[in-house]
Amino acid sequence: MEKLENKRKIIKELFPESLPTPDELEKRYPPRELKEGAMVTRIAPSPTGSMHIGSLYTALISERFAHQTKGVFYLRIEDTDKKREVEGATNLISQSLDHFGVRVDEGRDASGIEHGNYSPYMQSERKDIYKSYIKKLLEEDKAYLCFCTEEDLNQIRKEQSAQGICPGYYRQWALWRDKSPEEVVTKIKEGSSFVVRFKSHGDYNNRITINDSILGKRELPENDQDIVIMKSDGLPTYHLAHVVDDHLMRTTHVIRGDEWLSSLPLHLQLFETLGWQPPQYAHIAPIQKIEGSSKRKLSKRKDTEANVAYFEEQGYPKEAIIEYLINLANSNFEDWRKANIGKDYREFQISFEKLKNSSGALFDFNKLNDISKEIMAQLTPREVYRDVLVWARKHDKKLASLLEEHPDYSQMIFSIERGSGSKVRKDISKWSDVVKEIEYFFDENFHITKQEVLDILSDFSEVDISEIIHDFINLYEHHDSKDVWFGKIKQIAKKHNYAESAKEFKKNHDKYRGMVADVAKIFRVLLTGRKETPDLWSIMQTMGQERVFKRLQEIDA
RNA sequence: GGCCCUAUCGUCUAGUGGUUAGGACACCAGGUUUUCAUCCUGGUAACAGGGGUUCGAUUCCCCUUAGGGCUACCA
Repeated sequence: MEKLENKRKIIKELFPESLPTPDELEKRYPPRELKEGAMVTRIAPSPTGSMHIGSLYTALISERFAHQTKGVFYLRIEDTDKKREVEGATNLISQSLDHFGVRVDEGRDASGIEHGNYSPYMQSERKDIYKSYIKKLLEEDKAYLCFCTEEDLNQIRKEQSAQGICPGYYRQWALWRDKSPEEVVTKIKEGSSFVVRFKSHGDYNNRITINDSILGKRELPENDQDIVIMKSDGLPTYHLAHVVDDHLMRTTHVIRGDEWLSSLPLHLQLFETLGWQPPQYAHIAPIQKIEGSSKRKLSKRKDTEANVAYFEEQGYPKEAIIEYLINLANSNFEDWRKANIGKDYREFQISFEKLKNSSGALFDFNKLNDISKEIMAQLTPREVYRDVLVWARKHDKKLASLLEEHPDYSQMIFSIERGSGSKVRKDISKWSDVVKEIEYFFDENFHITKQEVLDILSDFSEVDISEIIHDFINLYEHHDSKDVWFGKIKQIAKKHNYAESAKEFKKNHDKYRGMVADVAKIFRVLLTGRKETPDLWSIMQTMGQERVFKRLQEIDA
C-alpha cells in the first residue's frame, strides 16, 4: 500500500497535472465522420534530409487509396530524433509532395502553414500528448522507469551473445522492471537520466496471427521486449508515437515500408494495452538497386536517384515519375494507360492485391524513360516551350536565356514533328535532353569545321558536295511545299547519278553512286552537324533561307 | 547467431495441378519513311537447385542455395 503511494508520488512529480488526460484527448480528436469505406492514410517521414523516392512511392500509394475512397490523406512529420534532424527538411518534404501533385489534405504545406483538425502534425509539438499516455501506462503499471546506462545495456548484450540467446531487454534481463520505488527515488534524486519502458507480457514462443493488406495472413512471434517508449530527452520513440498518433488521428490504413513488419507484434501489443483498435496495416517492399550481385535498398547517400530532387534536376516531368511509380505498385496500370491515353492517372483504381509484388523492385531507368517519352510526346509545342523554360531557369541558365531571347524561333523548333497530325518524335525523356536536340538551330551554338564535315561525309568528294549544294541553292525556293522541295532534291540526286528512292537503289545497286538519302545527308550535316535530325524540310523552314544558305555555303568558304 | 520474408526472360511483371508460360521496357532483325525518330511486323530471352505428393508440378510440401528485412534512448 505504501509502495503504491510512493509510486504515485514519483509519477506525479515527473508528469505535471497540466497534461491533457486521455479522455480529453479522445474528445479533442474525435472519430472522423467519413463515408463507409473511406480510408484515412498518411505519410510519416522523418525530416532527415531530402525526400527519398521510396517515401514518394509510399506517399503516392497512400494518397491514391485515401482519395479514391473519398477519404483523407495527411502528412505527419516524425521529428522525434533531434540528433538526425536536418534543418529545412520538413519544407522539402512538403514541397516535393506538392511538386509531384500528391495532394495532402492535412498537415504542413509547402509554405509552412498547418491544415487540419488533428493538429499539430509535427510530433515534436505533440510531446504532451505522448506524455499523457506514458503517464497513464506508468500509473497502470504497464510501463516503468529504467536507469540503465549505455554501458549497462552493452553488458547485457555481451552476456546474451556469449550465452547465445536472444539479445534485448526482457524478462530476467530487464533490470529495472521490478525495482522498488525506493530505488527509483534514489536514482531520481541523484539526477540520473532515465527512459520509460513498456512492460511487455508477451512470450516470444507464442505466435500471433496478423492480417496484412498486402502480405496477407502471417504468423509472427509475440513481442516480449520491454522496449523504450520515452527517451531520456522526454520524446517518445517511433513505436509509441506511431500508436498514439495513428489512433488519435484516426488513421484507418497504415501503409509503410516492410522494414516495419517485424515490429508489428509490438505495435499491436501497444494498441491492445492502450485499449484501442489497431488500424489495418499494409507493408510495402522497398525500391531497390543492384550492386554487384546483390540487391539493396536505394540509399540516399550512395544513389543520386534515391533523392526525388534528382529527377527534378534532370528534368523528368513529374507525371513520368508518378506513372512509373504507379506502374511499379500495380503492374496492370500500363494496360489501363494504353486503353486510356490522355486520361488523368487518378482515374486508375489502385489495389492492394496487385501490390503483392515479391521482394522489392529494382529501379528501371529504361522503363522510366519510355514512360516519360510517351508523356512528352503528348505535349503541344507551346507546352514544351513553357515546361523547358521553367526547368531551364532553375537548372540550365544558358538554355533559359536562349529560349527567352528567341521565344518564337524556339517554339517553331519545338513544333517540328510535333502536334497536329504529324507523327511525334519520342527522343526526349527529360528536359536536360533538350539542349542537344535544339542547340544547332542557334548560330551561337553551332560550330562545325570544314574538316569535321568532310570526315562525316567521307563518301563524297569535296567537289561533289560543292556541286550538289550549288545546284540546290539555284533551285531552292523558300516557299516551296515539302513535295515540291523534295522533288527538287530528287532532281539533283538524279543529275548526280543517285537513285531517286531506296527501292530503286536496291533494285539496281550497280547503276547508282548512292540514293537520294545520301544526297540529303549532305544538307543535313552542313545544316546541323549531325547525321540524325528531324525532317530536313521542316528544319529549313524553321531556320529560314538566309541561315540555310549561309550554312550550306560555308563549305566553299 | 536468432526471427521473419522473397525467388518466372537482363528489368518490371501476368499466370495455372495439364498453357506453344502471356505482356511491357530494353535488345536484335525486317518493313514504311528523303535521313533520324515515330509507326508496323517479327525475333532472342525465364519458372534458382534437389527431393517429395501426384497419372502429371513452374504451380502444393520439405530441404538447399541465393537475396532482402529486423534484431537501438533511428525512424
